[in-house]
Amino acid sequence: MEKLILLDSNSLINRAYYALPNLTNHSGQYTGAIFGYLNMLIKIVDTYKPTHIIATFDRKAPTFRKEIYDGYKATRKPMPHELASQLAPLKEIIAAMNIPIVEMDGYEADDIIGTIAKKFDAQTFIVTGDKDSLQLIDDTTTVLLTKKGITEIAYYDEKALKEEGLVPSQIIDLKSLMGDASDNIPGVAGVGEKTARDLLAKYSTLDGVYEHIDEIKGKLQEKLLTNRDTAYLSYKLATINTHSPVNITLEEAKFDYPPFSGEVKRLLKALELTKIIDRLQFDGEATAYANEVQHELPQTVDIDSEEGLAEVLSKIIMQGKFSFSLSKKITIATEGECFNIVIAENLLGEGIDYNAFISAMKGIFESEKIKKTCYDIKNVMHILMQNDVTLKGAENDVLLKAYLVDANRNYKSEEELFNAYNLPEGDEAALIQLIDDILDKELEERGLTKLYKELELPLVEVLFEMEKEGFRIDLDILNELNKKYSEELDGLLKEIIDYAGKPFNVNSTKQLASVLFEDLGLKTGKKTKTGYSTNVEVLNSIKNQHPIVPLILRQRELAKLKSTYLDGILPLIDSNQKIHTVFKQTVTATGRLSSTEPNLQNIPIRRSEGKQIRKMFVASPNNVLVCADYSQIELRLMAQFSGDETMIDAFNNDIDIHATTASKVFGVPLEMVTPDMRRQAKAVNFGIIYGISDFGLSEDLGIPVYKARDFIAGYFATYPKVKQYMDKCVEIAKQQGYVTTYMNRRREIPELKSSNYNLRSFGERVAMNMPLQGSASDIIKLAMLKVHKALKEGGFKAKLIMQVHDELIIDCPVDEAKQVKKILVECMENNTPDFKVKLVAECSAGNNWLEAK
DNA sequence: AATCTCACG
DNA sequence: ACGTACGTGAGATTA
Repeated sequence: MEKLILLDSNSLINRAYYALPNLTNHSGQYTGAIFGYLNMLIKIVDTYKPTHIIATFDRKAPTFRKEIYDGYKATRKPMPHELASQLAPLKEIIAAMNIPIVEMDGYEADDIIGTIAKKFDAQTFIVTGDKDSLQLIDDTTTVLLTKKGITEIAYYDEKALKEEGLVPSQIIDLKSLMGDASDNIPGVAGVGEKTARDLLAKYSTLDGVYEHIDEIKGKLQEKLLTNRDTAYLSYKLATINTHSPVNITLEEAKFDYPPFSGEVKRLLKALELTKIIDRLQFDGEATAYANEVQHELPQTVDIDSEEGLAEVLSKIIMQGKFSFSLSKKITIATEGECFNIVIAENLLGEGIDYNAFISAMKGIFESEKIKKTCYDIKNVMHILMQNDVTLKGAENDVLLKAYLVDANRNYKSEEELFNAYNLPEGDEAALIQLIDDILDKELEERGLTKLYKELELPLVEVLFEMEKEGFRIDLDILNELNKKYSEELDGLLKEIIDYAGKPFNVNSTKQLASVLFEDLGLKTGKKTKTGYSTNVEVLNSIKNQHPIVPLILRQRELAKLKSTYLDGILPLIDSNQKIHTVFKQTVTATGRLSSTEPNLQNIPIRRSEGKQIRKMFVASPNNVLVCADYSQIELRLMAQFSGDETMIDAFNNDIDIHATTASKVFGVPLEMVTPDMRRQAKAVNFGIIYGISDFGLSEDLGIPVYKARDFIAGYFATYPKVKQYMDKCVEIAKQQGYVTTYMNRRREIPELKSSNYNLRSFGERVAMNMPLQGSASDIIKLAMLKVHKALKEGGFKAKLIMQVHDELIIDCPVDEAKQVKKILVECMENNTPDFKVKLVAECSAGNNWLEAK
């Protein structure tokens, strides 16, 4: 039989609200009650495994009861704003979970619940904090009553109620006698719960009480007689109407188990209810599999002897493929089997010696012919490298595949990936095998197989070698800079504290704000959610007001450089004076790489002091750094994709695009374009790539919004096809839910479906930006494959060591530099044969990263 | 763990 | 009437 959960949402969210502290997210939205409600819902679903769920809400003051008794609920306090503001977002989430919401004008949730409970021939559980509902209990209806706020849930069926000496209908009689302050049901004045229960124990019903009124003595009889009318009125008020006009069918209430659609996750994310997200599993795409396919996993067999291991090896060799995991324990899965390799803790312990395992496996790991499936191949390559093993034949990376399927996800561990795909319990290698099959289908469905096989997978080895090679650091320069900055910072700090009149921590924005804006009374600027901002923009605006401000600006600059780029990098330098960044291939939503430990993609360049830092990034001994970066690649892509001839011509004739834009937008000849006009045009060009808004541009240029709007209009008039292209991007994204890049990389944009204007606008900007940023990263990745191959096949010693989005760096022997430069430029410029617009890479060389740019 | 700030493309 | 530019990672402070 169907199991139906009926949620008395108003009652539950009320309980949750008063049980939990007033949680808010960073934008000030209250979320505590939503959090409590959802937690309770999850708990109920876990415990009762319903097949159907319906949520009911009160819409407004109940008219039917008002007619019969004006005081009904009149004294109930209005819902506090902090709670009321949580109703709409909660309903959104419930709707996104595909749980139908029933609310009707003039009917209380109670009546709706009563009607539904009696209507369907299902096993029904009413979840509420309201004891009234106990009257609805029958052989198919149970009440789950929340206690202590919402932390405990009491189970009431006929039997449980009987233990308290009542049958369901007596709940009404009880209330008509004792009343209910919260619902403003009067009852009989002077009769409380104790007396009411005693009366019902003797006479069963309200009618029974009055039939035997002469048996009742003294004061009580008097009270009952004088309040007879109110008692019967109360009886009417307390009776739940089980015949309201509810239209819902059971079919509509069918509950889809998690993983839920991305929409639910997005809503929760927007509310910052990450704990709830953790408790649910999301992946719209995985749902189909989770619901349709019953996964069968092999039992895992422990392998604790070298003989046993030898058998596993021969299976691997016979089958020519296997999947494995080194994450928690070492597991290996072959066709239909899974093995747990038991590693001995010490030489005398049970199991296989780790080194013996490695040497037994080395040949297999290094065989190109034996195909491997694992999670995060590049990381596994680093681990095996420490054991002198070079992983080959690794063709299936479930992390990488999952990233291509949904770049909005950010899996941090094997476990997270398994959870997202709702897999059964099992050992890692077997799960990896299973998920790889699922992912292959998903890639195929989306036309992503080529992107995986021809770009992302081969890139893994290139990135591995770049990381392994590393970037040389000149320790003398680092130490020299560190000393210089330390000394200057010491002096600055003394002066700053002198001006402030008291010692304080300059790095603390809170303390700094209090010194600047309270003690010194300087003009405040922008606010953050915790107080007044002290960022560069604000400080610059007040730097002439007090001599302390320029000192703080200088202190900020140096402290940043020292902590992040000197102190931060120093401990990461190895014995060869090299640092080895880790490229993340599965993080960004657009397809770009990111760089960590250290991040070498944000080494200073824009300002003169920061530039000095670049001098410590040097070529290896006897080498130079060969650098090349794409010139305006994203704008060139915009010209290509939009087909705007004016812009394509400008690029193909090597014309300064920002100056050209300025000339056209301002309507002056090219030679009349002033540096300031060019600067503004440049800002517009950038803005366009980001999915422009008049406000954003006005902020960036420091001009009024209406002027920014004029600029944008002028821009689109100059390049009409650009406007068409941008509109088309948004339209396509809205229609299909995602956008794609040159290599068919895909980004889903669920924000476009949001009812929230800001989120929707964000989605639109993403739809405009992703094809450009994402295609640019496709193209430089193609170039990286080509460069890597060309250097290897050409027998060069030069090594690709760095990528910074539109820039590649090669650590190159001096005598190879001339050839390598040519190869690098050639590989970067010529991998889009179908383009009308030409791509240009500018190349130079030098002993350090500053010189080479 | 969240927030602010700031470094890059 | 709303509040925004796109994509990242890291250090320091604070709660």
